[in-house]
Order: sequence, then C-alpha cells, then structure tokens
Amino acid sequence: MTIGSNLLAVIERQLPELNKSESKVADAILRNPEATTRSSIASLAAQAGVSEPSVNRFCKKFGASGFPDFKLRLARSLASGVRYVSRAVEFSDDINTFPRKLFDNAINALMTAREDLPLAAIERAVDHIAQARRVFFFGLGTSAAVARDAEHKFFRFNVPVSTHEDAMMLRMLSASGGVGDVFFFISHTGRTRVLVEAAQIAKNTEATVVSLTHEGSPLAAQSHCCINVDVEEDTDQYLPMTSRLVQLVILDVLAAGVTLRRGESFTPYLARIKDSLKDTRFPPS
Amino acid sequence: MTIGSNLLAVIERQLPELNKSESKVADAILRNPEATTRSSIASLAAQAGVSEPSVNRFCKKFGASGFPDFKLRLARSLASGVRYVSRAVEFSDDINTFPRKLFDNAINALMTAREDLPLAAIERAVDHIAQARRVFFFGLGTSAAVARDAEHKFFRFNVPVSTHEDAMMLRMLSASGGVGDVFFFISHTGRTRVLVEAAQIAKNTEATVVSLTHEGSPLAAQSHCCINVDVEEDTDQYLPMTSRLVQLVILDVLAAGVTLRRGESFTPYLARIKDSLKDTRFPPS
DNA sequence: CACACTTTGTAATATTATTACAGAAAAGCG
DNA sequence: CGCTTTTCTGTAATAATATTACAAAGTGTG
Repeated sequence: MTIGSNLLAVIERQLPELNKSESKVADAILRNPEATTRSSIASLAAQAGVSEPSVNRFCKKFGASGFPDFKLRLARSLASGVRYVSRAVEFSDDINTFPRKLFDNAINALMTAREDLPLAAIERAVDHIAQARRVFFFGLGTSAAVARDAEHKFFRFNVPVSTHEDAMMLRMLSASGGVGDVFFFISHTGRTRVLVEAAQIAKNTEATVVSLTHEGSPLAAQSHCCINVDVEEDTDQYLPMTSRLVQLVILDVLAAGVTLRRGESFTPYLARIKDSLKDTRFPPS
Repeated sequence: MTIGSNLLAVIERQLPELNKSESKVADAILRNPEATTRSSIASLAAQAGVSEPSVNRFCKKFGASGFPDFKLRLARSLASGVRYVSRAVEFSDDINTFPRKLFDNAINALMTAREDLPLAAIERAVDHIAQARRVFFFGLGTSAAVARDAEHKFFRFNVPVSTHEDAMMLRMLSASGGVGDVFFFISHTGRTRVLVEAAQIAKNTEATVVSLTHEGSPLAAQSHCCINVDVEEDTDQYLPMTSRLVQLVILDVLAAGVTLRRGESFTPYLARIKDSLKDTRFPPS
C-alpha cells in the first residue's frame, strides 16, 4: 500500500494549500466522512456552503473522476480504517493516538502482504517441511521469538523440530545437515552475518535451506527456497514490529499447509496433543 | 466485526436461494466485485444479462437503499478485504484460499481489537513498567514466544527484564517479588494453572501483577492490572493464532508508551543499542 | 486602475437511477 | 391438463443526481 493512499489523510495534508471553497468542502468532509459517503453532491455542497460544481472540482482535484467516484474512494478509505499516514509514533502523541497508530500499522502491513503473497514459494516450503526428517528454525533478535513460535507450532507434525540462537550451534548444526533436513532461517533484514554464514554452510550439505526474509538479501541468496516478506519498515530507527507479525502469519500459513498435506486422518493426532493440556488448566467457568 | 457484515460473503451465502435474474446479477458481481463498484447500473445489468430494475431490486434485497448505496457497501467490504466469513481452514482449501483466509483472520482480529482497546489498563501498565525496578515476563506455550518478544523489546528501557518458562522458576521468582517488581503474565485463556498460581504467589508480595489475558479469567482475578484481549478464537480445535498477534501489538503499544514516558532525551540511548548491531550485518547493497 | 488570471456560481445538459406498470413465467389447485 | 393466482422480469416514463459550459465576481500585479 502506497503511503498517501488514504484519502482522508491526503485531504488533511493538502488542507493548507486549498483555496476558500475547496477548504470549505474539505472541512465538511472531514467533519463527517461517513456521512459524506451517503450524501448527494447537492447536500454536501449545502453542508459546505458552496455550489455543486465546487464540490465536483474538489473531487477531481483529488484524483476522482467525479463525485460518485470520490464517494467510493472515501468509503474504501474509511473501511480500511487506517486513519494515519504518518505511521510513526511521535512524542506529541498521547494514549488516544499512538495505540491506534500501532494497530493501524500492523493491519496495514498484513493487508499489504496479503495482496502479494508468494504462493509458489509457500507451496514449495510446505513440500519441504512436510517431507522433512528434521526441521531447524533459526532466528536471532526479534526473529528468535518468531522461530520459537514456529517450533511450538511445527513439532505437532511428528517431525523433530528445534530452535537455536547460539551462533556456534547454528554453524555446527548447519554443518550436520543431510538429506531430508530443512534449515529454516528467519530474518527481517536478511543481512545478519551469523545467519547468512550458517545458511551458506547448510547449503553446502545435502540439506534444504528455506528462508523467510527480504527479497534479494544475502540470506535469500543462500536459500533453496526463499519466502519473501518485503514489509517496509524503518528498522534503522525503530524496532521491527510489523514484519514479525507478517512472518508469524506466514508461518501459520505454512503450518496450515502442512496440516492439509497430512490429510484429514491426521486430525485426531493433533487433537491428542491438544487434549494433553487439558489438566493444566482451570476449567472454564 | 459481526459475522455476515461482509457483503460478498452474504451474497455468496444467499446464492442458492436466489431466483434466475437475481443469481445472474450475483454471478456478475462475484465475478468481478471490484469492477462492480466502478460500473453504472446499466453496465452491470448488461454484464449480468438482465434489466436495470432487476439489478436495482437485487440491491434492495441485500439491504441497500438502491444501486449507489449498494456500490458503497460493496466498496467497503472490499476495502476491509476480509473475503471469507467461514474463517476456519478446511481440507478442501487449496493454496489460493487458505493463506488468504489466515491473513483475513489476522487482520480481522486486529481490527476488532483496535475498536475496543483497553486504554485505561494500558496506561496503568505503562506506569507500572516505566517505574519498575525489575520486570518479569511469564508465558507458556504460544505465549512463551510472546513473552520472549516482550523481553527483547523491554530490556532497552534500562530495566532488568527476564522471561521464564520453568514452572518452578515461575513460583520461586514470583515469591521473590518486592516493591517495584512487575510480574507480567501473558496467557490467551487465562486458565493455565501454573501461571495463575504464580500470579497468586506474586500478588501476595509487594510486587505488582500485570496480565495480558482474557477478561474475567482466573488469571485476571489475580492481577492488579489486567489488559483484556478478548479475541474470539476456537482454541479447543485450533492453535491460538490471532490472539498472539493482538498480544504482540499490545506489547508494542506498551513499549511505545514507555518510550514516550521516558521522553525525547531517551532517544539517543535507544539509538546506541541499535547501533551496536551494525557490525553484525552485511551492509545494504 | 486596467489587465490578466484565478475562483466561484448559475443554468443548461447529460448521465444515471428509480418507479409504475404491464406482460411473461412459474406455481398452485381443482 | 387448463385455469387462477402468484411471482418474476422487462419496458418506458419519471425522477434524482452529476457534469459541463459559460459568465460573473474576486484577486493580485504592473
């Protein structure tokens, strides 16, 4: 999703540059965007205190072919519910703004990712994992938590799974790879030396290297199968937030893919694992 | 978000009950919903091979006041982008459907959570963490990964943070609580015995117990401050997927909150931590 | 203050959607 | 099976809505 795709935000941003009647229209729209989508050009013109052609001109100025088209775009903007364009939290934000911003960013990232899922790579990754003899999930930093989450999902498929963070272990385990082993690397940047080097080592064995990382990164270059997650994120200034969410959902997708591959007869087995937790919980009230 | 609020899904569901011309219209719309939002009633009627009034009647049947209103609703549905109402992955799903379903679910959960954020609890939690002497993040199973992620975020605030999964450690550490200690419990169900018991122990000390869990759960009852995350999820049948995403974003919110509390002068310190990683990465190409 | 230029509104026109009605198709019934 | 009743569907008239062309008012500049 391109920044600025949110119509309301675009209007807000342009506000100072608008002339008298245009800003009247803008005000009327911003005052109640929801109502605008339901009203006719005549009633909006009345609301704003301008003529109908002024409203029409306003719409065209913002890229619509006319008023109906404008309403449509507005409706879309409202539905996606992402109000803020400047996605970064600022020191002037208070409790009423910054939580919403962070949620908006998260939702935005997932929506963007959804539009462009690397289905082919996902399918190949599912193939590899479904047939694996062992699976190793490697991730450092934020991605360590993602790897941990993956481990917790994938052990259910009756395949030995493990996660590691120790740089030495990564190298040694990578070197131990053989036919049927899958080394699954997780990294937002795809430039973490330790990981890239481990991937290189693993690739020199008979094992399969799968990575969940940034397209065209050094890590991607060392992978047999790379699932691209190109979430734009200013990791130089902030911590990766949205990219790890996308990674997690992609791993859910992989897990679901493996489950489907296993077939319906596998369900009771999964249920048994679930059931084993029953006695660790207080019963539902 | 109420189930069934998605117009396309509603149409799909009603499909068998529709009469000849109505189902022609439905087909034409489902064939290309995006295009429908842009077309006039005349062109849609042509597409469907029916008359214009038939299209109009169709629109009214689905709760719209007329065709333009219908287009608006459709646009909204498309923008929110959640195509599937039946959220569960089924064995008949293929690569083109189930990844999208999982993303839809994730987005849906975040959008729902965003509408009803427990801002008061968040603010209190930020207060506690910002002033903490030590912070412990406790979570088991899926929540262990969330706790790990939290640890990785919060250590930056110059407060000793740790995560633990060992049931014995949880109890002992909880018992060690004193003034200024924050015990942060993460659990989707809020019914995990080990956690609830540890929370109870911690609550009997001078420490503060914060939890990120389900409202009204046993764990919530043992907390000084409970951040409710009531994501509907069939954890009896499936693994928690969406709830952990919401938890992660909430933790991001808390981290952002603490950062804001620390003030702008704190930024260079955060930057220094980031910079420390510089040499572990391959330079950007 | 006259000129060019921008902005805005009026009124005519074009587009688009809705309604009323009538004919066709389907369903119910003796 | 044929008649009646009901439901469905399209035609054509009407109404609502949006757009355009143009002229008047406003604004700034030499």
